[in-house]
Amino acid sequence: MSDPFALDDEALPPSPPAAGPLVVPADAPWLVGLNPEQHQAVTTLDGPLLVLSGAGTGKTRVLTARLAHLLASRQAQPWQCLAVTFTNRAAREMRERVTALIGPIANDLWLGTFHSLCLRILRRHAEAVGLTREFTILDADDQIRLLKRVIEEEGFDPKSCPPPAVMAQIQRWKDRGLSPDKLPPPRADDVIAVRAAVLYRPYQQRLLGLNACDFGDLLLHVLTLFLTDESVLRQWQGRFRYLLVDEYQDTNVAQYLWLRLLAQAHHNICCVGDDDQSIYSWRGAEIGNILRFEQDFPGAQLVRLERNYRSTPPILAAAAGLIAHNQGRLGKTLRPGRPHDPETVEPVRSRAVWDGEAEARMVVETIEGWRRRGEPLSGIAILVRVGFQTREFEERLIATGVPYRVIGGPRFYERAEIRDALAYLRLVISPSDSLAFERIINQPKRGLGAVALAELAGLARVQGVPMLEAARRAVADGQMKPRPRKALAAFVTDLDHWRSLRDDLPPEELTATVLEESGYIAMWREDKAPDAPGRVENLSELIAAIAEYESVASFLEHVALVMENDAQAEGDRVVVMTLHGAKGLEFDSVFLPGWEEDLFPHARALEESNNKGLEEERRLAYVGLTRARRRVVISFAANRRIYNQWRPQTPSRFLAEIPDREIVREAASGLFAGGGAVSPRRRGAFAIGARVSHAQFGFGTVLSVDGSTLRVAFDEAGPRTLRDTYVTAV
DNA sequence: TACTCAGGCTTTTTT
DNA sequence: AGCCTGAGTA
Repeated sequence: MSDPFALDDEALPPSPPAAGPLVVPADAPWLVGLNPEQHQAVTTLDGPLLVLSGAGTGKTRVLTARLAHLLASRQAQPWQCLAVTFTNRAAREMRERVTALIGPIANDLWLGTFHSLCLRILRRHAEAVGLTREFTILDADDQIRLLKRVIEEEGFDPKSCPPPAVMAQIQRWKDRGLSPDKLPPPRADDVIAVRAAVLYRPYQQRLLGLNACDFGDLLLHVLTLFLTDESVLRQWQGRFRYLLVDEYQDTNVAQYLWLRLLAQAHHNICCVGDDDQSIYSWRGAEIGNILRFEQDFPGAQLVRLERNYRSTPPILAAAAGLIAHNQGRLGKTLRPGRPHDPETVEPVRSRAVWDGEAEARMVVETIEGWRRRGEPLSGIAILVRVGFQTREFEERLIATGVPYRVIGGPRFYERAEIRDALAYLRLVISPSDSLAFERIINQPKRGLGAVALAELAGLARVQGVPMLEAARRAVADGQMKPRPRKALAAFVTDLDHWRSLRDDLPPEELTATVLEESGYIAMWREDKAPDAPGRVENLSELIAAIAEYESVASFLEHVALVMENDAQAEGDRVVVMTLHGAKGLEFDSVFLPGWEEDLFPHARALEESNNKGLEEERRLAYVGLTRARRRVVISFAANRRIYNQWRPQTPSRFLAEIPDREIVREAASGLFAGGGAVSPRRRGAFAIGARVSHAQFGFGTVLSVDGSTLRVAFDEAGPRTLRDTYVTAV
């Protein structure tokens, strides 16, 4: 029987004989060495299954073994299996490992991130949602620019209506599967939401006009399609007989609905996750999805993986002690899955330091000590809460000559020169991409500034055509002033020329040609700025990267989906990255700096109601601790400079939550009264009428107190609303 | 049209 | 402190 839902444009591999399931021998390579729980998770193929997989319990191994088992037992053809991950890295790793187990048949699995799989589906039904097959995907930057334009067109002031905040709101709606027509009326007191509700529909319309969608749309469009066109839904439901979901605790409502719809026909859905590692609620993730699994999928089986093969007993105990402070967990206790030599096991340590600089010095000196003893640097990670913390470590590592790598900094595809180059390519591929047009029309300078652009935009709007087409018509009809018209004419001719080369040149040559002939690369070669040579280099790197792809179009698609930094640290280097970035990774030794109130847990998280934010911060701390195989060094500073302002810091409450017998507290005397076990500073201690001072606004009087938010009448600056941490009592 | 300067705002985490 | 934006000027 061949795949009854085969889509015309996909060649399917030959089908197996219609025989029943094959019996997989007990010594199949993917089954050997599994512990009983892992074995159960791998071989329970039918019906809903939730695998609660703690940190370091062999989750990836189970996932890959399960896929191998599924295919080897002929329960399903590879194209009938949908395996979803959150990161491209996880998808790649899974595919490689399954291929290693059962061979190239794994290539036919539907395996990828939610976004890449949705894109694949959406390409086939683009017309149904008002796009053409060649629609483009906007990145975060383009989204904001487009939204800003919509805000202006709708008559709002971008200052009182900040595009990033509105974008975040729209994104959150998309995360919840809410298209403009499903939007419930927003709360009247939520100013941003009220504005966003007005702007959402025109924003979506502008996207369609550009034949584009944003990241969230990939899911939302497919979801809408499934809900409105039953035949399409049935087609995909029927196709995917087995669903496998990684990091289920991080799914948002839209993803959950999507999975539910797809699982409806066959009910074979296996979700793997760990409620204690849910750290993406700010991105719309719903921890409730995993907590509710057994209700959502009746008859669900549950397997707990609790044997940890990664960390030493003290690290596990410290992590367990910490996470026990969270409410509403599914409950799970990690225990060592292998023996540890008590002689060599090291305790978790915490160290107090004077300030951020001293912290960096302490960390790097410790690293140098290990290095002298011959330990590899590649097993060492510095995991920070927020990006700006990396700077001090970077400086210290440079000063001491310790090789390092910062992961997650400014990303390659987000650099201005790369985005410009990509905009050129986008315009060559899709002439209707007006955002790309606007980005590069005067880059390099062609004498087409704001004035000419505004005129052109007006023409485009009136005629209802993309900017490039408007330019073409303006040239032909002799509109606009002679000078900009000439410049436009040359530009349009160039573009036509490049487009004509599109099918004849390999992608990297086409790219090189465009960047040379447009004068774009020359612009940077002639630039005297100190960073200009680096930019030229980046452009060469881009051209080299494109050589790996079949076409410029497929490269652009890759870039749109792979916004993550997949470059792992190569060579023997210390890794510096955020805690979020570290999820799923492991290291011999882990430094956890900045364990101070308001930094970790972060002040913004503490503003959330019902301890939700705090609990997520605690899970983040848990993730950090459980990255380590053998050593954890936590640190906190007495003073830290934030926004160029020195602030006395208080040790994180999380330090006090790690049981005393699991941690050695190495406090420098005199910095803190209690050497790190100090209880957090009391908040909201300002009384109405109290006098306070602020670094910028000067002196003032407290008008009202709402939790940690104060309303203060400043003597000079007038009334302001701000967080209590920014003022001091006088 | 392009450049310079002042002022405001930022920074939580990212597919 | 730095970055971006908008206003003002060559």
